Amino acid sequence: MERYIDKAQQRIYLDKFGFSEFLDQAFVGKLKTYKFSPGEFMIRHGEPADHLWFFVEGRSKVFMTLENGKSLLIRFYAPPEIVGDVEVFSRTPYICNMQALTTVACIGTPSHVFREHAESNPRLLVFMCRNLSNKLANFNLLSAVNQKYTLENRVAAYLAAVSTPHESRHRISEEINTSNLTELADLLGSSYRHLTRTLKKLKNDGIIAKSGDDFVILDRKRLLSMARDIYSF
Amino acid sequence: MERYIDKAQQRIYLDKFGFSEFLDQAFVGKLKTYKFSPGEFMIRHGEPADHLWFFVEGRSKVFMTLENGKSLLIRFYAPPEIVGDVEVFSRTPYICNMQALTTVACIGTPSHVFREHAESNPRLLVFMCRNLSNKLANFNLLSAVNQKYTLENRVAAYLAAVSTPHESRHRISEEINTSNLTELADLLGSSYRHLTRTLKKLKNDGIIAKSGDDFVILDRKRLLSMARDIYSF
DNA sequence: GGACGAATAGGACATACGTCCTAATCCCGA
DNA sequence: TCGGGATTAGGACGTATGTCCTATTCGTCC
Repeated sequence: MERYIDKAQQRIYLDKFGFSEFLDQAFVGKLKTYKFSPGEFMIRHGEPADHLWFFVEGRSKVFMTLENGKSLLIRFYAPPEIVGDVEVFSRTPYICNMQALTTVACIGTPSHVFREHAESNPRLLVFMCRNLSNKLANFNLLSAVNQKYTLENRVAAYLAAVSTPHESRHRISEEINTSNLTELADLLGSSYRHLTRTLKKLKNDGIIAKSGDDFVILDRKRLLSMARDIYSF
Repeated sequence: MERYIDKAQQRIYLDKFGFSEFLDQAFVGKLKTYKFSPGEFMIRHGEPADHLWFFVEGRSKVFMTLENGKSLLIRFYAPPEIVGDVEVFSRTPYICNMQALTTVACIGTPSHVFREHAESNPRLLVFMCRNLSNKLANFNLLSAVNQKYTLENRVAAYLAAVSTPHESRHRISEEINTSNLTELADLLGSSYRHLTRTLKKLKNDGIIAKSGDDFVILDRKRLLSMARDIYSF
């Protein structure tokens, strides 16, 4: 992790994602920019939560490591996002791990500085509440789906959501969310082996096909019926 | 749902659970008390989130209903608790169902009244942030455990947590959390059938025994080793 | 050009878990 | 007192999914 103080760039980021609206000038003055390299751990489960960040550049993943050796991918982060909000308010150590996937830039302060500022800034607090609420609602849905739907359903929903329905053959291109199958398996809360098995079944059923490195949707109608209404909640 | 205006009782509740600390007098004046009967739905998934409540009496369960007919128990509620906070901030319809298990009393207001008040009450907002953060952290852990541990591990962790280690024979008494096995199966995100199967295995292994309607822990040491460190996160 | 690591592909096998049934008990209300 | 609804108990069976291995392909780096 490296620390920068490029104020001009910082201002651009904060404006771009609308964070400025909620922050007083004096507070903005205290913010610092942090950069992380690909693969670097930005946060480790169990360590004291000493910072709150605004995630403004790059891509990272958040996952939990369990005592039994398994891990669970919670989600991917891309700007704009807030990092460390849960811990700053609940005053606990970090509950997840966060690892940079690309070069990542965050703007933030030590937790206590944030807390002091927030206490006198209702607009910021409302924003934080809204953000926490959205995280909770999204995670609720994600975990319910992971627990109660078959991987087949989840894959179908994923492919349907990620493909571009406008093009003639619905090619699934290089995707923001997952670049390879191992990562996708993690995202869907399953194993690589089972994911390939499931994709193969979709292929055999004539619903998708593979062309080179990406997938093509052949029968969108059936794909959607397999996806149930997973995302309609 | 019935509405009451017993201001004296209301004041007692708000004081008892510390809610008063965060609320202005003027706002407290607008609060109303609502009562629900056992079995009554307090909240239905998809309906407009028109109220925010402080849960002050009784017991209820929160669960999601999925489009494929399955349902997922999120958690049980007992005072003190806040109901509808996620929706009030994210401005979405209710994402879960909430059903009263006993007679339930809640104190609250229409959402927009709450929002107006909160916007000028940083202490309340910080409290809401903390509450949302705790909910998120707890749910994170719960869902990770449900997805990545065996029912055997989860049952063991549950029994260990729920029993009273002080008594000589660790009897598991009538519990706040679950009164029957069907409910427990739901809580643990599993099926009744598989729960009984798992309990039988624990019995056969000499780790627990059944006496009448409740369980007795015979070998706490092995029970704890099966529970791994599920709750130590 | 050869080597080696990442990503894809899939066989073999075990198992945790769900669904569907049936039966026994117990308790409460008509 | 009888009967039906809850609760417990467990047999039978299917299956979604995980673990472990082995190839194959492909790109990158020396």
